[in-house]
Amino acid sequence: MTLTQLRYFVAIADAGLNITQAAERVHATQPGLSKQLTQLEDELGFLLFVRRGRSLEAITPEGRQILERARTILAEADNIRAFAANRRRETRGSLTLVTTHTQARYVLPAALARLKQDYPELSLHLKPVGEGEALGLIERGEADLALVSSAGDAPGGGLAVPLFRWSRVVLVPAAHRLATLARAPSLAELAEENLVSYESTNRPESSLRQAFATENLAPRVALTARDADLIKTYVRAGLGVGILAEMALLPEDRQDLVALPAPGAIPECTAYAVLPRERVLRDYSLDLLLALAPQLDRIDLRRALEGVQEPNWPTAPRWEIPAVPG
Amino acid sequence: MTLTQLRYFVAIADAGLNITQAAERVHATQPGLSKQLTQLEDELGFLLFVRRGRSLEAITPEGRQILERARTILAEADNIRAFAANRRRETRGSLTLVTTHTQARYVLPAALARLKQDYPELSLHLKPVGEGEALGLIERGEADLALVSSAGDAPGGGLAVPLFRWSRVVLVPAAHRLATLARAPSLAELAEENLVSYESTNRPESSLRQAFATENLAPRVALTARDADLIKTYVRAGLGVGILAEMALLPEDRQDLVALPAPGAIPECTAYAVLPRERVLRDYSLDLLLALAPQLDRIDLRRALEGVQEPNWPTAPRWEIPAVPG
DNA sequence: CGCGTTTACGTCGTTCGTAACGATA
DNA sequence: TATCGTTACGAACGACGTAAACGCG
Repeated sequence: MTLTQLRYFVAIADAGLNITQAAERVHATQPGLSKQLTQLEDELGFLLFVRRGRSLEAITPEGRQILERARTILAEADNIRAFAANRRRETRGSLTLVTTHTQARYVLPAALARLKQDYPELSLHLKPVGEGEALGLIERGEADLALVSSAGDAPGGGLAVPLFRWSRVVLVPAAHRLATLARAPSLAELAEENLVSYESTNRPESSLRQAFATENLAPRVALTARDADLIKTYVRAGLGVGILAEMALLPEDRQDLVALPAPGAIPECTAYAVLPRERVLRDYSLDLLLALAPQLDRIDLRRALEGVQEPNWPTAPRWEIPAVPG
Repeated sequence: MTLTQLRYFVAIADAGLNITQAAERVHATQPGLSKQLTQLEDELGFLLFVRRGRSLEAITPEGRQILERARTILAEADNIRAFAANRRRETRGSLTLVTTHTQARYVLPAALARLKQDYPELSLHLKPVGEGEALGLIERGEADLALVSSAGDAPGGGLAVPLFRWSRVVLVPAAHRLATLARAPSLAELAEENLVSYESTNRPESSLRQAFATENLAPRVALTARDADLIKTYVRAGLGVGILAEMALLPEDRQDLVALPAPGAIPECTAYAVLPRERVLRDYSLDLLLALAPQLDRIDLRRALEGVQEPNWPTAPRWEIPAVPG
């Protein structure tokens, strides 16, 4: 049993039992994986996969047991490597972020640009996902960091670090009748309009939907999208009134669009970074957090990650437009 | 980084930073370990041990971090191997027991003899320890199974499985004035005597000592030993009245010694097996438990070990002299 | 016939043990 | 001088990649 064998085994399982595809992912040849898999099976004394003919059909029950343990072994090995890489100030590395489109498009660029200055060889991977999926990816260890927002409790699935608070804005074309309102519209007024907002509005637990519900109003959601740019586009096209995160509002948008504050009944959201527990993060991951939320302290972050000290996070400030680096 | 490198690293740390000794333990040559250690250090980018001249002086702080993670990796690898060995009904293996002398000398032989019949190639290791040390060895993963007794709560440090209940007996030479008592002596009567008992009696939390204390009596302990045979020998020599576990009483002892029940105020003890958590035990470990405590169920044991089901152990029966196998 | 796995084979790298050397108390 | 770690070297093993064969849809 070697670490390579376990790595290949897990890769095959993760590639949907396709050895060829798994071989590509681990940068090795297909016969190599095939051989190592057979050797591992020989050593253990039972099959890890059910074969039909020559192709892998399923994981055996025993294989599933081994798979779990192999994952923890490989995760610990990665932890050792990450620890060592931090220790020797290694600047190369990979950072996988899962986040919503708005964060990726409007919040992260400034922070990531700054990060790239300190770590020019860093390879960044953005995984855009819906609100619900991000935490699962963290728990399964497929991502280093999730950026999610919540109007209520801190998200679970990892160590949730509050970064900043943000509000929604109401966005209408300059010619729209609400454009001259010069104040936050009421929920009742919004209920009269066709709304264009995020996909997450469709979920019953959405804080937007709940705000309407408490006043016995039902919002008329004309269009939803994950993508704040799409929302703005459709607002421009006159499909309805946009409700989106304030971060998504660019200065140039104000040329033809008018932004109003959202009704007070729609609660503020907090953006959280969710870090995988029991895992050594590379220094640049923490640097990214510090870039996003200057109120955080690196030492506190490390301590909280190691579980030695129950985190007591500083209150997250309101979002503000980041200073252009350089 | 390979499993071998991690294994060598841990071996060196466990051998007190003596590479030669570590090499013997892992059945390899000293230069081999030396080389692998250097390679691991090269790959990680920092030293795992502090050198003074050519000899290892201490573990570096980084080394300590890696050591912990290496241990979990190796433990999981062992778990995989144990799982596989069980799966293919492997009869070879090793079983390390930590227990008191009385258990090892009077309780275990029958059970181990039965076990050896089913697993002739099993290599058994008995580690005799004082009451307090056993649990630490389990927690550190240096033993597969601990056998300890307690008059009160179940011991911690692992999964405690109640095996059987036992009482102490009072042992006097046939010529002793208590020999004709034909009933349990009172604590007051015992307080008049010189006592010969287990070393654990010296500990203030000893149930024997506490029984005396509740009647405001102080026992006169003339001699303590871990070894029940020693206690019997000194009782024969007239040093005093023996108080020991009923299991330690052999039929032939009654030829020249008289055993009386212990005072009712001295509580019954329960013998527990303490199993390491988060660890796959070989089947023969469970078989040993079943041999010691027939009321147990193998399936329940496995479930409890996997943590899927909160154990609800059957009440432990009283100790009885085991039937001679064969 | 394409896709994917296994088998065969040659090469290269690595590990391991023996032996010699160096340092230390 | 005995003990312990490092360096040197040669042999053997193992891993890996290329190429070809095999099954299956």
